[in-house]
Amino acid sequence: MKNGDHLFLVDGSGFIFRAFHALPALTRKSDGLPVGAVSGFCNMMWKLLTEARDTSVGVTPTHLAVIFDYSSKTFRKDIYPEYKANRSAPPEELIPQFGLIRQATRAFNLPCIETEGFEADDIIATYARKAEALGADVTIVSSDKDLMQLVTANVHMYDAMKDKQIGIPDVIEKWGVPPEKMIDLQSLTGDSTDNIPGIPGIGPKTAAQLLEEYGDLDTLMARASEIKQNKRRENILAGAEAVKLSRQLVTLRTDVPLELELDALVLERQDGPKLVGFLKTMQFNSLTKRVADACDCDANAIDPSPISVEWGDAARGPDLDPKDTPTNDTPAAESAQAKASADGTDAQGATPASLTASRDAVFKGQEIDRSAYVTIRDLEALTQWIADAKDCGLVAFDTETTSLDPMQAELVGVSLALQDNSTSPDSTKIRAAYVPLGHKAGADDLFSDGLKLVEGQIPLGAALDALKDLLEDTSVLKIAQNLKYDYLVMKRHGITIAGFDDTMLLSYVLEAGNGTHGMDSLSERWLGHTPIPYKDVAGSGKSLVTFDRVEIEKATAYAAEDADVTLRLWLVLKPRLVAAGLTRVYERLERPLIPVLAMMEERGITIDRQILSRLSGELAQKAAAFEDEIYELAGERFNVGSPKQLGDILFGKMGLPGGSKTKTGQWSTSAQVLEDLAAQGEPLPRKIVDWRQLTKLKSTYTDALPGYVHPETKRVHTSYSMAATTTGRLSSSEPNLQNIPVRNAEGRKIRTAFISTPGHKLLSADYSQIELRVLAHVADIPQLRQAFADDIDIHAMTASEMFGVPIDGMPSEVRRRAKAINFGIIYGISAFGLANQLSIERSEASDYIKKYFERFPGIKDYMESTKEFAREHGYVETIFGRRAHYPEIKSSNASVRAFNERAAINAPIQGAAADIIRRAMVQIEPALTKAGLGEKTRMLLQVHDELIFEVEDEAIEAAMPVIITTMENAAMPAVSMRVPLKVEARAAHNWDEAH
DNA sequence: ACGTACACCTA
DNA sequence: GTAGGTGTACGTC
Repeated sequence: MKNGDHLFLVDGSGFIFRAFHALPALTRKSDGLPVGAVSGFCNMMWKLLTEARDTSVGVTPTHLAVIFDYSSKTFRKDIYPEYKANRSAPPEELIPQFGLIRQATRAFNLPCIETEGFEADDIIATYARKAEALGADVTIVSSDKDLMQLVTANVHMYDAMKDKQIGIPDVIEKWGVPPEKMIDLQSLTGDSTDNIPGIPGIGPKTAAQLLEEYGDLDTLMARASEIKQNKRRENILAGAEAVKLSRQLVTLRTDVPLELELDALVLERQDGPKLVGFLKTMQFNSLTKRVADACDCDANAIDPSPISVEWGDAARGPDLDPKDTPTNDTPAAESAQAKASADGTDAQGATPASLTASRDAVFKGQEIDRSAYVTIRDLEALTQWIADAKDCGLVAFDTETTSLDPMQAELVGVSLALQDNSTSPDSTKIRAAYVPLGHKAGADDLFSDGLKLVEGQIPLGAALDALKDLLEDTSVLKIAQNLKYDYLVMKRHGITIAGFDDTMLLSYVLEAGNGTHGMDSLSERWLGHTPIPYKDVAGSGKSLVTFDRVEIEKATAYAAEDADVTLRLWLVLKPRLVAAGLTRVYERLERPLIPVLAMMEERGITIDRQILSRLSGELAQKAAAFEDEIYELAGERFNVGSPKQLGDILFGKMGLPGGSKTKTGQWSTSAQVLEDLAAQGEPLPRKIVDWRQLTKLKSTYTDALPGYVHPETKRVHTSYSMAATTTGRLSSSEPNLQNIPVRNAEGRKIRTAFISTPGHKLLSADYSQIELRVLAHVADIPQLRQAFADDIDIHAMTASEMFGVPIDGMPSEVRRRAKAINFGIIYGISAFGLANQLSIERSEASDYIKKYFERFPGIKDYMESTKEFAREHGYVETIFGRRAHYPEIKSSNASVRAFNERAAINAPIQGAAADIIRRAMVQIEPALTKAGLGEKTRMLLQVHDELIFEVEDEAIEAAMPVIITTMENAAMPAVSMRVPLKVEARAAHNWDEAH
């Protein structure tokens, strides 16, 4: 190799992964062998070689090699065992393609290079530097940032898929540092995808800025103590070792032993027949033809060449479990789907797994063209879209409003998205539109005539009439993201949506525990697309405007995109649901709960503001009195609410012995620590604990709750999140009505402020010991089953079994310990946790646990098998089939692993209890209606194992048994419990007395 | 204006 | 030891 030669180094491994995710998932027609990445590779190489050989333009390779990773065992793993440890196994469809791409490389008559112990990047680096030293030019065909450190005046990179060259200025533009400082930058930032540590809080932007300021990494690390920002300085000083390690990991080796010398990489002539034979085998028909034409050979005369491929059962998807086939309890959605898929391109007879794969292939990374979005400004156009939606049988739907709170939100517009079957049968095309209805403009001040509706919008009433026809039609499937919101908004505008799916809930059922389920994150995850951020449209902070002030053109791009993305997500997620056998969970436990929760939120609950304001006054007085005493005892005034200042007083000035430390190294001032100090006779800590309790009640409850009273309904409307927890529980916010105090008298006063309307009572019905009953069922523990069957005190029974104490006349301390152990079991017990809870030595706690497992060996078995299941599958399941994912269950960090194990043990128990109450909630309204109580009994709140109703006085006696029976039998018929469920109910004028 | 730490309320 | 949400202080931008 000499001056003027040009070496092309193709990053084969990088290309495989990129092509696999970016390109449609093609399968070989004859047998379904996945070949998408192979096809992408062949097309790219053919284009590269054809164009590269055209000496009239661009660069011409004289030498070319395709480089691959050999295996995961590299020198980096030796320095750092966690290197790439977080990588999951490659997708099944990709596995056979690794070998095929190497065979393709040989068919192209190109050297195929891999070296044991080194990554492709190191081999590329070695060749590049050697060639450069000999005066040759180098082009690295890759867009991987890890290779950018190699870029020089003579070494370029080339992104084949974007057809873009990357040189020194491009690296600077992208990363803020020149190529020779990429190592420094990557050492600071680390790389989460390769599990390379870095400095916490330092991303590419900060790293570039630091390197700009200090020149290079060594100088930066030497002078790190000069950094002004406290956190940043400490992080960098503390992370010096991690930086050293990261530098070793990201620095590419240029001394890899090379099997083939540079001269052996000379670009040979194309062997036409050899290549055509391979392409025929792969059944790449159009490329075969092009290559045959270019090489002047007759494709028909060439036989397909034999290939070797490792492709077995693993490549095929799981079979559909017949018990999980979609049920017919929502005929709307199912028939609409049948219609939709008949109209779509998805081949008849596609299996759930194949449909999953093909949908992924089409929509992952597909360009979304916002310029094609339409603004619908007249009734005729809207009517046409509605007619088209009815033809399709499914439509994605989204509302734009003035508020995030569906009880306050006014409708500003709606958007629709359809699979476009009109222009071509290619239904992967999607069209989307925005219907502005309430956009306003003008000055909103005293001197002008105020805000006016913008011209060119359909009158709200007429649009709602037209939409009602679509949204209430059960034969058209409406698809929305977080539908409960839109359901409530439309309900308040007189429309009850029927026949629907919710992409957020699809994601939740499929992936609870794996990240969040908001649209933006789903779009990133499943479509590789970043939707327009809301703040780009409506501003943020002081410049934030309500959506009705957004220009219609801007609103169209944002809103239509939401419907577009929602439809794409549905197309990708819905087949996965069937393939994973989770249809039943979705259809029984999630989808039907949407209208139920929407009704509960809409109803709200009355609070007595007088009671709260009186409580606030009392709490303020008591807290002030405590403050005086606290300042007296401390000898100075300080902010009692500041743990930092408090710590300085207690452990600095007063010299009290510190207990535990927080994770930031501060002395902890937790209630536990303060109680311990109080027990030693210190007067101040107790006062702090009491002060905290009072101010907590005041700020979080008595002061805050009145702010949530709705101006029109005069009631408090919480918001339930259906997709916030890993286990299947709901969560409540704004305000959280699932954490209203109950455990002590002072706090319980707040519950007296939750009252029924005149002529009604609040009825509270709660499951007794539901999680222990679920445990007894799941782990099948004879003594527990017996105790629940006999309805005896379960904690006393446990104590009796463990300590041999008779239940009659049992000391309360003995029962208390057994109770703590029972809870501990549900929480995935540890000696550390139990010791903490009971304030005993860890060794003693350890003895208790040992004894417990001896008495109840089935519990130990359950725990072990649950952990094993979680390790094998990455998730655990409830008896109703709900999954909770624990992606970190195999973490190399022992405490992370143990935490995940405890959570995995707890999830099937907590989750099954959540499933049961969800079933009860779905069944309860029909049961009440059937009993003629539908109008008289309204479900208002859910608190995990408790349902609160507002019941007309004269209906209470009739409603109580209906509610109790429905709740106690909620698991049936899906699961026949081995243990009875028990529900206790009470009615009173306020929540405190009803509970 | 926003994010994190801490503390504390619930099942 | 499980699962959540919220208020205050405090740091950084």
